[in-house]
Amino acid sequence: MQYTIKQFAELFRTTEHTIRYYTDIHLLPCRRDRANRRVFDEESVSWMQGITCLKRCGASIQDIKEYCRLCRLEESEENLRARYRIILRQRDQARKRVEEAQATAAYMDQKAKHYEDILAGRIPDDTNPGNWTLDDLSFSCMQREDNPEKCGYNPDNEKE
Amino acid sequence: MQYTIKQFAELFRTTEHTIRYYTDIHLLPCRRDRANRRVFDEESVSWMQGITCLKRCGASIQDIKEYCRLCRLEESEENLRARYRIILRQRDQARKRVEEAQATAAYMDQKAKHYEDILAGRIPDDTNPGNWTLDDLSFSCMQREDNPEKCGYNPDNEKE
DNA sequence: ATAACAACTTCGAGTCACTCGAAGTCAAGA
DNA sequence: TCTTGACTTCGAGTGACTCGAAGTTGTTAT
Repeated sequence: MQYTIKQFAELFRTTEHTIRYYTDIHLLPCRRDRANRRVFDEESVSWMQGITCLKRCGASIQDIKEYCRLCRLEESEENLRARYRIILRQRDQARKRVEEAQATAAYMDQKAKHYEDILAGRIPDDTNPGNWTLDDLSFSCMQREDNPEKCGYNPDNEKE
Repeated sequence: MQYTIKQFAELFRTTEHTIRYYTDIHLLPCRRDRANRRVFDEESVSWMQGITCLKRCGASIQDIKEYCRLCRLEESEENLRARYRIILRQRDQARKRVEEAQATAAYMDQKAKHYEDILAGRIPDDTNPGNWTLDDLSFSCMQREDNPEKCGYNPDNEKE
């Protein structure tokens, strides 16, 4: 299976611009045809999957380039250990992201429930951790104590 | 409990620069003391938690500002429904992030196992989905077909 | 009284990873 | 022949910070 740049970009729900950028910075290797057009195949797909995965772990492009560089070198034990270390580090990042995302989703669930309660006319449960003060702040409470004119937040003052 | 900007920044593991930025763009409200210094309290903490949570959902600063704007307006039913819609949308984003992070972590686990197998001298399992071609590519395979000189990836050519 | 400190201000530049558009070239297919 | 689609280079823009510097002001410690 061969892909044009357009097809390949679509496959990864990104733009031709981005794919060109990746090939230009030698993140994603690609062959060219006689007309100098980029040609992508199943191998490119694997590379792109790897890149995407590392990105989702939170790796920077520099990190990924470093990993790719090691992959291109001879497969010494030291090299393999270095790659393994990178993978472990990124895996830990990924795990942290799972936890963070779960906590965030839970928080948002509570928050949604809070609104459902209000909209249904039920008294919202104040022990509900989704009950951010955010909702209940009119900002007026931000204007007490020292120098009320100058200090408080005044929505009418807003620029832009 | 009152916080100086320094303490507040530390509490959220960020910098004074960022906190000033947030207050300047009216994302995070704050009072000032007689000496015009920013003063943060438990309410600020709640706001910041809300902001952080929405950020983790993937909301842009504009999205968050819009939500904050609605929170400052009168609490009509339409307003509450608008806020609720925002929360639902962000909750769905958060859920997507959980799934994505889980898939990524699983992938990285496989990947780590792959390296453990190689390093332990076991033959790596090729059906292992963590077995990206990434590892096994020497890039030489990128040089066949049409115009091998010009087209293939050549590590020695690398700039920088 | 003076020095040190911590916060403030404004300014402007830098970063990362794209993202976009434009202008012009080139080769293949209908 | 002409349209299409890919190519190139260029340069600017975006979002959300991030950093440093220079200069000011107000509060504390000695």
